[in-house]
Amino acid sequence: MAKYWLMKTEPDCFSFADLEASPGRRSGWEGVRNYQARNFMRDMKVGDGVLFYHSSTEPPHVAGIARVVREAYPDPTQYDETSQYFDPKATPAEPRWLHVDIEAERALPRPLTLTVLRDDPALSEMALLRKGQRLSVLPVSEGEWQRLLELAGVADR
DNA sequence: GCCAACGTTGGC
DNA sequence: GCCAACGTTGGC
Repeated sequence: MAKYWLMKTEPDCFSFADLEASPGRRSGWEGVRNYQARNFMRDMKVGDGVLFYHSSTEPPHVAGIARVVREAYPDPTQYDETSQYFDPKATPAEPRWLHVDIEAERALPRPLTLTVLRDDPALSEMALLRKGQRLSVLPVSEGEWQRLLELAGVADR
């Protein structure tokens, strides 16, 4: 019973195309520094579906679909003093931050813009659309996942 | 443990 | 660039 998630990124920083261009079309989802988002990642299982969302771009949109290919493990950037994600309070003995690996499945033929999602009554309960919801990792219900694929004109698997 | 100040996110 | 809606920090 796969679950579904939405993960946000600024495309200038790491885009869906960057994921597709990564070795094996895979990458670690580094840099999450929010406990709630971290806890969601801890709940992810291999095979879970991921909506890859581009934020802080015009227009904001879901760009593609990915899958979880490795479950949560410590994010190495927390120990790296040269990284923008460095956390002086984290140690390998007591890591604070986790990440998962995801693999690009497919780019959406047409990006699904935030406006389109907002305007769809079937998606009115989406965590992404809740006011003030700024988490970079959010759960997506099965119904929402199916509806999104339908809107994107993509069959599930 | 409270809460004010501050920083960040992210749509607009 | 603005600003609402958070989360985090740190003094007390």
